[in-house]
Amino acid sequence: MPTISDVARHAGVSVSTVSYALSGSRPISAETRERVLASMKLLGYHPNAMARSLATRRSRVIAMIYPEVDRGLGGTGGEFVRASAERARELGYQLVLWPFRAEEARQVRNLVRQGTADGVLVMEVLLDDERIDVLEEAGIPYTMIGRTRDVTSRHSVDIDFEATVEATIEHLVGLGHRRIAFVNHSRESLEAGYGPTVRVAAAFDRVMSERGLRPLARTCSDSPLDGRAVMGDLLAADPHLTAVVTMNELATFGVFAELQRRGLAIPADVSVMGIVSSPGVGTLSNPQLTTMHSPGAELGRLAVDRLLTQLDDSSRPVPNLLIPCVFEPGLSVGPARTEPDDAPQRP
Amino acid sequence: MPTISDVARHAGVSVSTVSYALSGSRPISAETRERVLASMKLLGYHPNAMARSLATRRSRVIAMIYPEVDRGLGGTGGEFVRASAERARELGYQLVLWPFRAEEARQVRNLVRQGTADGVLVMEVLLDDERIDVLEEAGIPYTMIGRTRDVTSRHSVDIDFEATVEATIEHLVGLGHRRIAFVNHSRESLEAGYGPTVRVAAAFDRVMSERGLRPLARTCSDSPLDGRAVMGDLLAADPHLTAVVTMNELATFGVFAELQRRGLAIPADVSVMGIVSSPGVGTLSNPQLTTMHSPGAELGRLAVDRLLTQLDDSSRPVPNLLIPCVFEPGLSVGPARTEPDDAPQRP
DNA sequence: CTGTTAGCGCATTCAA
DNA sequence: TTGAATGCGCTAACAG
Repeated sequence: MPTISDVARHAGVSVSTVSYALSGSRPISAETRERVLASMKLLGYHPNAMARSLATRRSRVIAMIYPEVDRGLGGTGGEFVRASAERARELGYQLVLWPFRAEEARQVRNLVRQGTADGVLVMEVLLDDERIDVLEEAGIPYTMIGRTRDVTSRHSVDIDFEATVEATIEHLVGLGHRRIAFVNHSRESLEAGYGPTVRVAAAFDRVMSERGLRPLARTCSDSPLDGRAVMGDLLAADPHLTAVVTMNELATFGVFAELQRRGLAIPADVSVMGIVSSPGVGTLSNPQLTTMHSPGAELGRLAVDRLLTQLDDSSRPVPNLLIPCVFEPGLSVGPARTEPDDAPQRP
Repeated sequence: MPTISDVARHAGVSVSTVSYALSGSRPISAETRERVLASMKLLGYHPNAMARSLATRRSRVIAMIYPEVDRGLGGTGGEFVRASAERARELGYQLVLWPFRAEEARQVRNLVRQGTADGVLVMEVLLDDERIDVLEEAGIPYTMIGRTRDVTSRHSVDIDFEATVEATIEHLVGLGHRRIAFVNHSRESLEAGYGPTVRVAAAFDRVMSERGLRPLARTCSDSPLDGRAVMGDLLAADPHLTAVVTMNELATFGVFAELQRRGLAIPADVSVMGIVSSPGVGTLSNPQLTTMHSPGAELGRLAVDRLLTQLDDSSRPVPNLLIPCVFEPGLSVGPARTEPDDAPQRP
């Protein structure tokens, strides 16, 4: 591996000239620049990243803390990592993976102190998340995907769950649905304070109540089996429901199975709409699932952009971002069936 | 951020003493070691990774080249990345992501020359893959997940496709199946020389032929829609087939749908077995798919172990590894149905 | 426009 | 058992 001094010697200039020829941060005559560049090419020179980082005190590395790339069947996690890595590379940064869960905040602090990363991306943030406290304390720039409970003065990009739920309910209500049930993620994730679980649960309650509708909701573990059970439970709670919203891809398969087992046609009898789902998952169901899919790749890119903006100018405040899910048409949602029972309940 | 000299000053020793107290590569009196360690704790000292790397000429970083974390719905890619990152961390290494496709071999070379990584992991290797040539040339330790065409003198861990196909066919033949069809990945991936596609196609032909059975195989794009079409095509080619092996998760959904549409019961009329599938994907089908699932996590760990073994001692040769898929029982495979047509064909 | 040089924070050789 | 000094490869003053 040739070093900068090899190049300097070969080109007959000083090391600083070589350095400046590379960075352009000081004028160089066209003639010497050519000579330097030629020598670099000839010797196959590439600046050593470590030495540069040490001198600059900038590693051009961003770390991504991710507890679960392979949660469920989702491409979402992977999609997110992928998009971030790609965007980072476009901007001359590398992405390193730090597989830490919320309990491992101390390890995060240790790594941060090693100075390997200029900034940190955090996936799967909990409402109360020590990792974020650690990053705040350490004074290292970060951007979370997701949000802690208190999001003011915290740096984040996230799915706009409120807008997503509103759009979903509005779509269904527009088709005449009034008895709408919701299948959430597991109770454990709710209790652990997993953002999507908590926020969508709250948004569903609010949006339904505001429209004078009954917010029938259930948590459900991420499995087709439990999806069936929960669907049965929901039908017991309201035999006349006409639509089910699911934020649980694996459970959705069970929801389909249970409806079909009972001879309820989708969407003629019951409409099913998946939200916050990974792109393409809709095509796996029969009939194809209508979804609001997560803007995973977009969030990944935006998170990197946001983080690097902070890095470039830590003084200027950067706004947080909320991106709604995107409607992806399918064949599992249709007009509500009308029957006598559908009339307003008597008091 | 305190530096090593801060610690030295605080402890009243020289920097080298601090350094040796940390590395243990030279005897230190218990007393001073205590003092040094105490100072480190007190100051919150953590050795700067960049400086250490520069001095050591070891970055303790391994790079992972991965073109598609989110191929299909598979957890396999993500699982692999995750397992590797975790294993790397256990061993004191960091994993960086290099999202390069096979065509971008030049970029790989540039990054390698920057010296950021001590070694490289390569996913989704093609039969002819320039990235591997680049790594060989650069003389940097690497391990591929997958194999190039010529695997002698190349470093790899991979799925044992031969063993997987043999186990699969043996299982089916044991249940009386003789007319077995195979649904592969897309023709494009076959032509691009994507390892699993090519190797399983060849293995299926060989294993079937050796048993005197007709190797009826089709490529199929990764979608339920094409899965349906191909299933129809296969039934046209052999109306009496009793088993279908699929290595295409999305297509498998279409295979199910098409069989069901034609009133063919699974597994009473036709057995379906998914191979090289991501763990858990079986539960999404109805009836639950019987699979041979990829040992993704295991491969991820082994790849890291193998790579680090090379790093520690580049002289000693490290053997390549082949890990077969693991049988995961489901409800989609049963005894072959017996009918008159099932007798040997007349000449 | 270009050269010289002092660090960046640590590992390690040479002395003691 | 410990300290002093050199260098890893590069950037960025400082000096011309």
